[in-house]
Amino acid sequence: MTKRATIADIAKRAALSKGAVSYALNGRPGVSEATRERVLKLAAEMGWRPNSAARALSASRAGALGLVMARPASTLGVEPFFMKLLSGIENTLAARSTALLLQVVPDHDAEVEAYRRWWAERRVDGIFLIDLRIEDKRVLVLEELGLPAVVIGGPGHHGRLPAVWSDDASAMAMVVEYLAALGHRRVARVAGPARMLHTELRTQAFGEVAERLALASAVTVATDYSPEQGAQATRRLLSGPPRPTAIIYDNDVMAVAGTSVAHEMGVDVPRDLSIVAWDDSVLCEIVHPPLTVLSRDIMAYGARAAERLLALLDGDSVGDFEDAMPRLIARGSTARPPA
Amino acid sequence: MTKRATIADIAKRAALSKGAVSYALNGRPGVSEATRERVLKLAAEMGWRPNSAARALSASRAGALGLVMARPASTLGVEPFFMKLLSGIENTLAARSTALLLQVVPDHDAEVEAYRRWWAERRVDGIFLIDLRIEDKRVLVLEELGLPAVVIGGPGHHGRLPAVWSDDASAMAMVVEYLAALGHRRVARVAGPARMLHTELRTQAFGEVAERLALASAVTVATDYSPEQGAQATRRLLSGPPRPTAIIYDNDVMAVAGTSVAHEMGVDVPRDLSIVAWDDSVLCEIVHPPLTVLSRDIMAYGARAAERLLALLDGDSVGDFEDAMPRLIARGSTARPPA
DNA sequence: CTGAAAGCGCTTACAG
DNA sequence: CTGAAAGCGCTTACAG
Repeated sequence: MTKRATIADIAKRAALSKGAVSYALNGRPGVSEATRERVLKLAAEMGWRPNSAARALSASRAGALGLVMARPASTLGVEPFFMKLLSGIENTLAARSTALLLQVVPDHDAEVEAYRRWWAERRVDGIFLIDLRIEDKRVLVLEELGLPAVVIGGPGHHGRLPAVWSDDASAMAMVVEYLAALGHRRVARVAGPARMLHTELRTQAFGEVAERLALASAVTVATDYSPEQGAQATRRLLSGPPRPTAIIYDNDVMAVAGTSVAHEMGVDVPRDLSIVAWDDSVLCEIVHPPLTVLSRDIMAYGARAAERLLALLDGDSVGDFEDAMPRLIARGSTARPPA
Repeated sequence: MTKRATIADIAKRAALSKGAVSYALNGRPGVSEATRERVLKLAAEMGWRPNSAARALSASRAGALGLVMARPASTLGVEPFFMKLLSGIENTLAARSTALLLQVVPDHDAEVEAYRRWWAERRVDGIFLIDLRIEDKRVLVLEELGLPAVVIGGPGHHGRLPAVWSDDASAMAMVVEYLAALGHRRVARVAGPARMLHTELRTQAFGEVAERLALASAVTVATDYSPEQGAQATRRLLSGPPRPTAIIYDNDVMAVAGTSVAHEMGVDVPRDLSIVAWDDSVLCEIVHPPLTVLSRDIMAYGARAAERLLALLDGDSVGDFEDAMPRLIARGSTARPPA
């Protein structure tokens, strides 16, 4: 077990006070340039790194941010979305020597409890809030605790907390317009849980654009995002009437499940049915046929959120940030509807 | 912003010294039962929770464990395995008020660096080591640092670190014997990266059982676990000769990709080709046909690892632990080979 | 059974 | 520009 160097060790070797060493190490005024360089060199030699607890205690900052995932075990891990988001967040934090605390809980009550605990224990300096709902009590709790947070989702419904969001309404319009241009008149949608804000925004946009384009039918079926429910919804829709000629899925795994159901029911994709998946993933590329998708750079999305939360902690005033529009990538699962 | 209560606040309200309050709060001798109860009640009333930094600093323990995922961004998040494992670990830790630090890095060098940093900063008390390799320098680094760790993987090649493992060799034998019993003589395998220990163990077992059963052919193709490479390997295998009548995939997403390739090539599953996936996930249930799988309780696997790392930190002597054998769940993707 | 004190390793005003 | 000291909120021997 190697020994860890402390600031006192450096001070002794440098024949300085601990305070001077601290100033040198933190790039603050109070020491000469020559002294600073000597101290930095020594610290590097001795492999010194600040004791995170000591620094946290004296500076009143944890050097860590928290993210809680409230999802039932059944859907957890099936969507590539989260790991990509985590990965994007994490990369940005690591570059700034900030740790990420992760907690997995069954529901919002447990999530709120986790926030209260982290706050009381001073475990984290800030929070990434995901899966925003329309009436989201978590927002109120974070505001009440005064725990800095960045919401990943929106726009709207996130109180005074800054958000990083992506324009789901416009993206939805883009997809439906594309399908209508191909000639589709009966379009269905297999959505996520109705209580999620972005589900609601997409549903609203879906209805609006369907009306604007005077589609013959535009049904939305809510699910829990799981492939099972995605499959079930697809079976129901394909059993019509009105049987849709195109279905938009709110995530990749349900689209894959839907493709499989079409196959099982002898419905050819894309000849008899067009399929569009929201959020691309390798899964969408490897199924047969490869799926037409709405693609976003999710790692970059996470990175943006991380940057903004760090800025918030630095005292910068941080407003909402709109991420780039998703791109529509047409692959093999969309075509003109049967005549 | 609510105010956080400290031990000094409690001491004042209880007219006691801070030391006495600490003893009472931590269930240590040195205070009367009556005093202890009074203190506990007060602490609960005031919403007191120990400041994690202060406790970490004085007790020399971080109250946190770390897990680093070293995977290229391309495969990250596609396998449900990790989120399930994380979820199992996390649940166990949360119950013991221990935090989980997560870091995502591109390779083992960066992973080792993360360990050194965490160690130097006293960020974590222990590590979960995943994706064990045959010559794994990470094991040596952790031993050298004296950082307690539990290896998730094995058996063997984990030095003096205790491991939680699952018997891949026996599971492989079980699968091949099942396929042979159905009548298959040409069995192939789409494996993970060769440098991973469990890949090697499975490959070895695959070869041995193939020889024992005198199979006509038993080819293994290495991949990076990604659906793309799974698809590519399947195309190659089905282009034969010898064209296999059954393929075993080392993970679920490659099996799904393989099923899709079979479809694309006009190879009927299971009539012309049987498919078995290692590790079940909802994905395997929803493709058409649903896949025969080797199923494990991955959340429980993670929970076991967490329990053992906590025990290790408590000073218990912790040995290796063999998890339950995977179960073979026969669904629609396996059948007798064509005559 | 209880109190006063030192210490964990930093940061940060405050004198010199 | 530098040093001595207090303080962050706990834990833990050590006296009484």
